[in-house]
Amino acid sequence: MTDGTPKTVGIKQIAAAAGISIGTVDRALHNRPGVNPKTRSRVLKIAEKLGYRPNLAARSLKLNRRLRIVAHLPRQIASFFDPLREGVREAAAAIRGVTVDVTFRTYPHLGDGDLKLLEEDLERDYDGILMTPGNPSQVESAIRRFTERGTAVVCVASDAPRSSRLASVSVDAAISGSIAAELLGTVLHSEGTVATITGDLNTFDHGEKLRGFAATLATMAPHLTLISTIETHDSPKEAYRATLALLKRNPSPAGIYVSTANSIPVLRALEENGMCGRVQLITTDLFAELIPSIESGAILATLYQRPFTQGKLAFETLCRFLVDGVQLEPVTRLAPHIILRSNLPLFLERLPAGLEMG
Amino acid sequence: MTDGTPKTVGIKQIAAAAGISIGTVDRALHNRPGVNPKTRSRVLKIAEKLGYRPNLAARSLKLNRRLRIVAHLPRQIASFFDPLREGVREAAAAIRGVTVDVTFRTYPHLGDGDLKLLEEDLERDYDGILMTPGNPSQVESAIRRFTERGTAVVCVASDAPRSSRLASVSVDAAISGSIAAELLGTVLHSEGTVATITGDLNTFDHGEKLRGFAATLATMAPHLTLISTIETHDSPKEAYRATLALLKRNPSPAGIYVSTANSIPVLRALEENGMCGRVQLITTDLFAELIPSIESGAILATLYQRPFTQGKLAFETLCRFLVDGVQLEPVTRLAPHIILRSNLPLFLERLPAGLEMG
DNA sequence: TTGAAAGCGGTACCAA
DNA sequence: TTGGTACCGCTTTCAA
Repeated sequence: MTDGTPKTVGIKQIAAAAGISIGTVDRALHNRPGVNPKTRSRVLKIAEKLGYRPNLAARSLKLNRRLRIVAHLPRQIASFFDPLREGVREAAAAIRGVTVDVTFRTYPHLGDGDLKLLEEDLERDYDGILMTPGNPSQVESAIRRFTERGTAVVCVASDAPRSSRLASVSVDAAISGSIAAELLGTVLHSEGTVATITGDLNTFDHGEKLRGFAATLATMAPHLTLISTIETHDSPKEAYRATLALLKRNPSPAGIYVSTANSIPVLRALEENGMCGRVQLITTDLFAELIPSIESGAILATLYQRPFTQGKLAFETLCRFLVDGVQLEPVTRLAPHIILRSNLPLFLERLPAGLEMG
Repeated sequence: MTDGTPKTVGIKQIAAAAGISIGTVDRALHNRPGVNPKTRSRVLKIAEKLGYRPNLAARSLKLNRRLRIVAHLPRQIASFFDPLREGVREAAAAIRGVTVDVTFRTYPHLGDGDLKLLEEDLERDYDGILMTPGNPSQVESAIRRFTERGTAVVCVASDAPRSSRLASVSVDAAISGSIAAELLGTVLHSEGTVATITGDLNTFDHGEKLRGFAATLATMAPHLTLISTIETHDSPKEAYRATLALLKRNPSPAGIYVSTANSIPVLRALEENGMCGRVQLITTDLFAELIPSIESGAILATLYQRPFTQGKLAFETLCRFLVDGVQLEPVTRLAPHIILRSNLPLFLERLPAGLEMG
């Protein structure tokens, strides 16, 4: 029961045990050329026996790697991408033992200026890039050129599945849609109609949500009929008008699923028609203007896409690869949080500044 | 627009700029005694101007800190504490620049053997300890003795709020209860009765869940009446018998909230009475035996307490303090995941081995 | 109050 | 195929 001298084992100890020099030990451990196979296997065995763990601080001091990472993210929608950037920053601050420079590059919208910005940074020789692919087919060639230059690409918030990206982190869109359908199906007991309001069905994410919604509605809520799928192209005005038009055509839908963050105009249109509380509403993401409607019950639930966590995970995945060569899960599909009235308080803390002070 | 030579700034550069030696720079930067105040302020200004960032790899190599951390966790309930340990392991593996030894100490149950084990490790001079406080009042004095010795204590899965622990990570128990009440209130439209089945109301976590449940039921679901609160002390047999007794007293409750992982016997009792699907059931946590009941709809929702994430966060909080002296949020209250049929697939991947292979 | 120098544990280069 | 050694940036000791 005496203490087994948990002394630290380094290449020096291995060298001493093998009666050779540390140079040879290093070569053997790393499969470098020019080592007698017998020596190598002997070294490996001793290292194993002694429980050798390389001192990562020493290694990174010597190698003195300096990782240059750039994050290409849109400015809009700020309530989503600001916390995502925050997550990247926090993960970057927590990194030990490697110096990581993170540069943020911002363009107005998905699909608006992103390609040009990518073009510019192609020359800059970054070690890694985080990006949100807008139009997958256009972005694919850009991604390929980065990876061919040796820049690792991680997609965040949306994916470009057929590209050469190293990994992707996003919320599972199809399941987001499924959850919305299940919730409506569970809450609404009698037959009725439901509608969805989305951005642009060409966007992978939006299409997936609708597919998940429709599929689950069919299986888990056959008493509900999907009557309308409105595309609003992220325009508040369009969303407002479309909602009014919807109510004209169908005076009392039982439920509406808004699958983008563009839900405020929908709420307004419903309110003005006295429909709040009479139609079950499922929205997407969380931002200040949404809070009162959740608290009042006007919104049954909002599906929170956890931008902060997405940013953090994407950065960690990228760094883990660049630093250790470890390739984590290539595809991470986060579960969206279902925010109701009761658990809303837990999510307010991470909202952009000012809110928690009120 | 020329590149601003982003050369690395170290104490050497500062020393050169100030025309002094690196020794003095170090003393100035760290407020060590024996530095001319004028020299110090000059050094600080230069460091600031040059944007000095200490090379953490070099620092930890020199200091050669070896953090010793021990995790005291119960074996039961394995479906919860095994993934929690896994989260600790993963976070430990991701640490760079410091050598961290993690030891796991396991005892049968909360409140069964935990104090004795703590006693033993009090002598061992750990830098930090992760633990799940069972009976808070008993554990408080143990925690105090650890912190007095300079061992940082982080509570995970449950809290000892009045102790001297550095931080705590757990799910928000009161809000878990609230969610259960809100879900039942939303799904059940007509008047009816609901019951809760818990472990032991003396356990902080269990009491909080019930309080949250009752409070939210009163405000958000006044049409539902809480008729019964059963304590099962984590015993399957007791849970089974109590459920049968409940059904005898009240043949058709509208909903039941099981606030611990001890839900399988409840399900069995319900099934044997043909009540599955006729009573809305909310359970806690996720494990293999629960899956079929979620898929079949026998369970409306289960509130997943994210053990893996809890372990990871707790470890990160502890390390961040020990390594950088940074004290993160002292109290982290995680939002439980609401698992329904539709989003269940997303949570199966992290379940203990074997499941994802089927 | 300050300077000079010895390492911490690896990696990589040059010489043998 | 191997040995020897300089060096990464920082902390710390000893000397001035």
